[in-house]
Amino acid sequence: MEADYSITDRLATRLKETRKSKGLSLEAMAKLSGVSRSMLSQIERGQSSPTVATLWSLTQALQVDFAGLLDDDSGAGTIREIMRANRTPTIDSQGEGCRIRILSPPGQAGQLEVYDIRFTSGASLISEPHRQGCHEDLTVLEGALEVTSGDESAQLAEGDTLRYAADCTHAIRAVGAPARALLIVHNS
Amino acid sequence: MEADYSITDRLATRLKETRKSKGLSLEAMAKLSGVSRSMLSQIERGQSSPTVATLWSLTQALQVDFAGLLDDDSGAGTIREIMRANRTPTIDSQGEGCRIRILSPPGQAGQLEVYDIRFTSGASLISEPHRQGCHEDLTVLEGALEVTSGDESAQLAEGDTLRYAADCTHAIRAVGAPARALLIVHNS
DNA sequence: GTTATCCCTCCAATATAATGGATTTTTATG
DNA sequence: CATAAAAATCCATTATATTGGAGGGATAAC
Repeated sequence: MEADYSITDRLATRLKETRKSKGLSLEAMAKLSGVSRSMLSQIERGQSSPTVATLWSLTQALQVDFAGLLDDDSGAGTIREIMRANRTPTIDSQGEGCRIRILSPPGQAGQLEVYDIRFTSGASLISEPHRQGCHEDLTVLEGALEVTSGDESAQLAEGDTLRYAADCTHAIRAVGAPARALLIVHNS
Repeated sequence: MEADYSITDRLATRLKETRKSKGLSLEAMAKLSGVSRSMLSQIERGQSSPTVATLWSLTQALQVDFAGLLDDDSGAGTIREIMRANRTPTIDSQGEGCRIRILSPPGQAGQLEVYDIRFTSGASLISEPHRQGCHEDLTVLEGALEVTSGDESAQLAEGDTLRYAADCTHAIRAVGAPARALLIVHNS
């Protein structure tokens, strides 16, 4: 049922590599993770496709995240993409004085989105709630901003960073002068 | 064998959310992913811990990566953290004329790290290979930079963005004038 | 060569993930 | 309220993940 270069095989290689790199034996790792030696052996030989529960145990024991064990790394090439300034997707104004440049690649939309936003003096950007669990990280590059998330708000000066929930209505406002900020949206 | 708020439960919630957000029924998703309705139902109810093989099918069908389905995002409050400019962790110079401000929260280290880097004229930042599968997104905020990853290199002007592998030796250099850049490191 | 230790693989037994079809629950329509 | 359609869950069967212990090299000490 599985194809040529299955996820199981990838995981097998990855796991073995990671374990070896930490100088662990199967037995040592078994104790550490609570997964039996036999199972570990099978997984490393590509003969078993572990459940998320056991996979979770492994990531905990090895101190890596899922991506580290599972994600595709076939892009072994080095430079992957260059996006020139004049080609960078731009949203020019959501009503008022905001210019938003989208720095993250389209393929990542929904996971992680990165924006470079410029506000004219007094401009504001109001957003509807995004998906449940979504949050944003905002860093002020120039000027000063006021951020409101739900019923809380905060004043930010140049260089400040704020993390806040974005699964509720939220707004960003340039208080007095023009401003520029870096916005990172997780799980939108 | 699993604790109260297990990975299985997290996945259950995540999966259901994601599926609903795409307006798919269990049947529709079953066809799309090749996983049976029954199984999907069990997973969404937290009664089953899917194997990586089936999990892989799900991520393919839903167009998300593993982190999207599995990683922890708990925390429902609104404003979570404010990091003032003068409190922002800073690495002052890795030998030569680089000032690095760490914008991402420590809890995310390894997953996603965000840096604001300032280079004096001619300065450079050379990095050893990070973890397998690691890559970086670099956006030039001011000035111009030259990036080398493995045996390739690229010239970047203000506003340009570059994505490149960071699981090999890589370097960033300010060519003529002082420069400033935003660096996002995935899976370091 | 023998003994001992460590590390991994093989094997039989058990637990559980995965499936297809039947059943119930929900949603929509008259 | 009655009915139909769709969607989600339950159930029995099959496939497979997981385990503990037995077996088979390696390597080192004597």
